[in-house]
Amino acid sequence: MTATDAKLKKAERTRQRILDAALPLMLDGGYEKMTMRAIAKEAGLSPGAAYYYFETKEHIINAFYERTIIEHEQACRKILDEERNFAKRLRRCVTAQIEISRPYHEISADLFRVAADPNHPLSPFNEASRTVRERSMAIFAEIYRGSRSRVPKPLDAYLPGLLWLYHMGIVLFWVHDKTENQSKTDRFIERTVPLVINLIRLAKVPGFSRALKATLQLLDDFTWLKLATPKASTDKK
Amino acid sequence: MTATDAKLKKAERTRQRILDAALPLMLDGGYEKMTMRAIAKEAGLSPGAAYYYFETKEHIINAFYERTIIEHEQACRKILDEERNFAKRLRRCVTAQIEISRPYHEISADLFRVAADPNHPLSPFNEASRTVRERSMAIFAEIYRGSRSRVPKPLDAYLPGLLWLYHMGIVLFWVHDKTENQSKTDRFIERTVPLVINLIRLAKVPGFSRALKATLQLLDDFTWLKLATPKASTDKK
DNA sequence: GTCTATAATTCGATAGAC
DNA sequence: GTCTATCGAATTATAGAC
Repeated sequence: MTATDAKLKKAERTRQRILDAALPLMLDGGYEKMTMRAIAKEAGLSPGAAYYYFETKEHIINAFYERTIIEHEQACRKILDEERNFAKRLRRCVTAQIEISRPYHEISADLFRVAADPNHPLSPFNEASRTVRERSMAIFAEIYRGSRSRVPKPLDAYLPGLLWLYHMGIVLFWVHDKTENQSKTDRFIERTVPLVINLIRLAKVPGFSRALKATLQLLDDFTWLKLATPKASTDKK
Repeated sequence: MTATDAKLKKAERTRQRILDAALPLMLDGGYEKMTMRAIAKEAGLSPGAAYYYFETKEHIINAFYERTIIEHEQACRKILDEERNFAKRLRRCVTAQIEISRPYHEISADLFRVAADPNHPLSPFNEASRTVRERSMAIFAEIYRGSRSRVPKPLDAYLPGLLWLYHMGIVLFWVHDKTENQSKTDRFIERTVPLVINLIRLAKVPGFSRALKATLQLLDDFTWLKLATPKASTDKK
């Protein structure tokens, strides 16, 4: 291990320490209570040092978000390994995200606020966050590809993006869900998954192929909806 | 005119002066540059006094938003007076909102950010902003009611909310539209209005009535989507 | 060069005098 | 209603330690 490696390791540990210090503060009193001063104090360093690791307070929020993406990815890998039915894969993966996020529901509005600003470098619809977004979108591509279902050719290419969008809709609903333990969201998923399945079935009816193409054409305006075609595997594991 | 009235008038003038001072600052350098200090200086009063008129900086943003709602209302009144065709009414009213907002496109992200926080008192989906929201939603009720078109009974009650939601979708698209003069949004409207019309037609097909009802049932979870039934006219003009 | 701490700046918001 | 302090918190600048 080189000296640089050792330092990276230490830096990464410090980074995690900051995040670990920040989360309880956030859960306690929300975004306002989670001050950089308090975080730094809790993590045992100075505010200035904390800024060395996170450009702004919002970058800390973003790190929380990335953590849940990774957790979701792992949860989905398990699900997709043992389930082949498309509807069930979809329902369980969407539910998994909600389960993972449940402890953070109270603070989700703050996470969401950052996401909503289209000019914000940390917005999930932004070019800058492409990597994270595609990682999440890839899960939804896999939900379909690994299932037994097949959709008409023109829809095929758009499906991952559309499923991801559906998933974002669920999250949006969940963020707004003020019911005890967000029980409405669970019901919402139960009801909308069959709806999605039916819509896909509808796409197979030959009479709708014209309308389908017109609709899909609209989606071309959303660049962030397209999953970059995976290059030949030059990436390392 | 009583003394109180005179004071109200003066207070209102001061309020407007603050807003008029704030907007150029905002257009110039965005939300950050528009500091309460700068606004106050420009409007010729102290920061403390400015806070007398606007609880927070975000309340100033909200006032901008309300201004455009009122402008949109007036624009739509004209349109709805001279046009009876449903599709055209819809397209022109939706377009009107975009036209009115065009000068503010650069700062729209900041307006939107406030809207996105579900716990924020100023969010358009919040109970607190019901009045403003319903005012806007009432326009969409009128687009339908004053037209020659009629939809199946179950859909009828939900249509205003759904049209308003469609309108919010357009705005969302527009906020994200980085093209010159937001030309993509114009195209988006041209393409989606027929889509909406077709969806409504689809709702009339007897075979879909079951699916329609299941879909509409979902909407009951969105309390903000319902337009309060207008009370007997106790409100004054 | 890679971190960390301290000091200075800026800005939103508030308290209390007039 | 309006002003004059001030506070507290996010950043930023800078200088120094490893």
